[in-house]
Amino acid sequence: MARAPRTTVRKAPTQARAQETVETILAATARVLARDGYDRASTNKVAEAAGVSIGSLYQYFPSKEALVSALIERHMSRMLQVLTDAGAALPLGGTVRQATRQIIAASYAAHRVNPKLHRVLLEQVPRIGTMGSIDTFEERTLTLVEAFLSMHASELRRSNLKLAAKVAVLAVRGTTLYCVLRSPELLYEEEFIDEVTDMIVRYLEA
Amino acid sequence: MARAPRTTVRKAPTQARAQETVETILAATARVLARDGYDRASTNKVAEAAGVSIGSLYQYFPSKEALVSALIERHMSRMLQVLTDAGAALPLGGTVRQATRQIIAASYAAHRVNPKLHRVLLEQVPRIGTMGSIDTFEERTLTLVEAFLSMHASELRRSNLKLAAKVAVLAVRGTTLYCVLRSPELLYEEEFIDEVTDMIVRYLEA
DNA sequence: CCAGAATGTGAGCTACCGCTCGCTTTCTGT
DNA sequence: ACAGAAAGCGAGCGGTAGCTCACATTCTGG
Repeated sequence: MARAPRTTVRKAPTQARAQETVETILAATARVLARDGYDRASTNKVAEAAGVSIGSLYQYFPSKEALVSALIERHMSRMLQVLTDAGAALPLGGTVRQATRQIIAASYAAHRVNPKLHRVLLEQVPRIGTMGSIDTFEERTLTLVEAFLSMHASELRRSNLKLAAKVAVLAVRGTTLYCVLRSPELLYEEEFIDEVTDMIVRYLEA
Repeated sequence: MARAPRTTVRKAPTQARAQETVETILAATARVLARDGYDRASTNKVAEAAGVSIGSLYQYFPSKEALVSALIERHMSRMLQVLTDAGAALPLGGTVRQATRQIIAASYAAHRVNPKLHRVLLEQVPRIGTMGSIDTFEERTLTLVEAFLSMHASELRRSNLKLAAKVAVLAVRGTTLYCVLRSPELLYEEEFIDEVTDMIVRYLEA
């Protein structure tokens, strides 16, 4: 009588139709999350907002957490892509100031990927199991900066470059966080980025 | 037949016994929040963890939100107190560096009020109606810094002091946030505070 | 064209949620 | 000592949450 514990393997969508459904569901998730907050957002509401049956939702996402998790994952991977691209485009020859500004600008660019969603995720979504993607973003940034600093070690006044990298990254992060939460238009202000760059350069440069 | 809409005025606890009950409930709220996260934390669980009946809980807190809200409010007002005290103790005669260091140290001190709880609130609690207390903390900090900067305007190289104050505050905030979320012991490291101070002073000073 | 796989549906189950209320126990002032 | 106020109790109500499953519909390859 004991029933086998129902493997419940969610299918990866193969047909275009299914891909669209998944997209629609994720978009609706973002909307409902923004409207109702995490704990008032129910999977039924999401399905309804997506114009999709609740069964379809559970065909692709095994739980509410998985659903939100997928949204986060997708968003963070897009941000990471922007950061990585900009990092790869770093010219090797410029001054420390130029390069610093470019790295900071890259971080700002990454935060320009759907800042509204980013804000909702920060404000409404309690830390969930798989928030690893956020850590990945932070670690990647730190790695990038550390590499950059050790390349220009001779031009810098800091001895403990790891510490300097961390402090610099955290300081910039403080500003991007504020932008996302309170003042998204600041993400586009070149002057603001200049100001932040100036602070970091003065901190680092000999 | 229509019943008057039940005023449901929660009594303020007057007896010592009741005060203790309220304390116990708030402490239990923090524990359950840490253990289960916001949406899995139920008022029933909180009551059970507090060793108090669910009825008693609702005698003092009219809703789950109010409960969590009270916890936040209390925590933030304690942090604010620490900040304010330290701000009031600012010596008028010192160097910019000394004063800056003191303000930053004050912010760190404020974050040393129960950083574990602070982390839980940041990570687990989605933004709730009355999160005003957090804004109050930020605004107070900014006001303090702005006042400080305009007092020492002649010794600084910035022309736009409001902007400088904001950037400086956000940068420091980035570091405290990291400490609270990932590395609480850093809140006690004088060297780390020195490093951050150095960054800010170099940014501000002529 | 059609068989079977992929996709989509939604009524409805269980479980637990936030919360109330009639009651008992403890405290306080006189 | 005792009356009334304050504090504490917990079974249980109405509701909704997350999620399943038996079924209908659409797509795809041969």
